[in-house]
Amino acid sequence: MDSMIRQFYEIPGRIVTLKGGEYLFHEGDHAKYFYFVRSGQIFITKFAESGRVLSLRLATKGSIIGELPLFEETPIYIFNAVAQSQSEVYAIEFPTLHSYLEKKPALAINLLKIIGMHMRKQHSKFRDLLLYGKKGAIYSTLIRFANSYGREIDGGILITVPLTNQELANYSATARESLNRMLSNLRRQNVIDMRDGLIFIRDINFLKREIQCENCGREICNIE
Amino acid sequence: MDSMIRQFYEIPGRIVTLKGGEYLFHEGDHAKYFYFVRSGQIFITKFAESGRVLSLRLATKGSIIGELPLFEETPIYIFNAVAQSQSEVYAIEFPTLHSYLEKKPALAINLLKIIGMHMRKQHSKFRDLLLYGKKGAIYSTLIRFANSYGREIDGGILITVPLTNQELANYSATARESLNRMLSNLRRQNVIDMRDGLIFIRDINFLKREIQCENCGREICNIE
DNA sequence: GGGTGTAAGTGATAATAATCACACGGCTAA
DNA sequence: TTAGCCGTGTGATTATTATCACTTACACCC
Repeated sequence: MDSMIRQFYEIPGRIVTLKGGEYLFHEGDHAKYFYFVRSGQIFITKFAESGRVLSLRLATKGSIIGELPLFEETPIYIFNAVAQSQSEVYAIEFPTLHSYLEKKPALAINLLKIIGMHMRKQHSKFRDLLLYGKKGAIYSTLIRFANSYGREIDGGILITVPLTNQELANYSATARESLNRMLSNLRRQNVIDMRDGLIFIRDINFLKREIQCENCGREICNIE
Repeated sequence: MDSMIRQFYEIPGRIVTLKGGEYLFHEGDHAKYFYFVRSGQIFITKFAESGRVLSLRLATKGSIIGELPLFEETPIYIFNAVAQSQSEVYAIEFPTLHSYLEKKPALAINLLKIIGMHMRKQHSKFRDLLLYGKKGAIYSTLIRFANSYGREIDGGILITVPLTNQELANYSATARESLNRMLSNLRRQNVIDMRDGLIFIRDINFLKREIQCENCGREICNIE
């Protein structure tokens, strides 16, 4: 994936630095830039009127952000992008990107590949959620975080991103309490464990079995 | 959207005719062709081990089909495509499409626009489903069918595609009985009605209000 | 050390949705 | 004409998930 991004560096743009908690943009903002992440992590979220928050991605190095309004007549961001930790993104103005896409078919094809990949991620998430309820949503979220931010140690996988119960619940559109109970159960079953506030997955295959994981590969089954 | 498709006609391909109920491809098949629909309607579905069926789209004139495996190393269709009624599609081999995309940036950009649109549709569906449960799923499905296949008559909207309860349930990943009860309630509240086996929506704004519809427009909020 | 704030954990209850079981009506083919 | 099939409709029950109301744990600050 990283090789796909390299091409975007040839396009004039500027580097933006964000502190943890700082917003890159809010949903509803007029959209002017296409971004990709150089370092750090960026939460992609959506607010619901009720005050609930839906988390969609946690973008990391090599991820693109803000591509959806690219071809809209009145481009508006439909999500929020907020830095989880100190982050750096590369910002390219839409008109600049347009002109490069028109000149360089290879670039357009690259973008097609990336967006196609996103589409597949989205579909696989959709499936997990619709066919296996909240259990599907939560287990799938854990597996995706493990694929994106997991470090293999002691025969298990440590998710190296600190996540509160509420944050995890937002990724699976679940009530915090429900998520908490699910995690407690998994802990009781020795499937997961906590290590210094991080989630340690002992038996990822248990999670995969339960949601009839199609083993679609880390390129698809991730949270980026 | 139709104007976006016109360009694909310049690419060599062949016309495939399907009878109602005939499969264009099955999930798991080796993928060789990119298609777009010339006439008729094509169901896009996915099977679950349990025997459940998840319906994703009902493609119609101008819709593209089978674009997801386009850039995969070992292209496999991940959905089924089955004709709802007599249909005609235009089939372009992947390598042919690749070479045209490389030569014609405008074509690549067009495809980007179309796939970007699909992504937005998918996101809006996701939102409806995750934030408003089965009610969200069902009302959203009705609104999308109305936008794609609705004919305005008598101050309401007639969905011109015949759909069984089971088929509708598949679009919202709901049990047939649950869907049936929801429709019965809507009928009791005079929101919908049946006319010769077709669904007639009297008060689409009721449905929109209930799921806090963001009025994203027919380009996004449809089932194609 | 005590106060404050935030996150985790949990019981009780309510709301939502699935499942099971079966009745009914319309259509069709023998 | 009748049996069989398919889709619809509905009651009863169970399973799943959200909500409310609290307690506990822990970090941080003055």
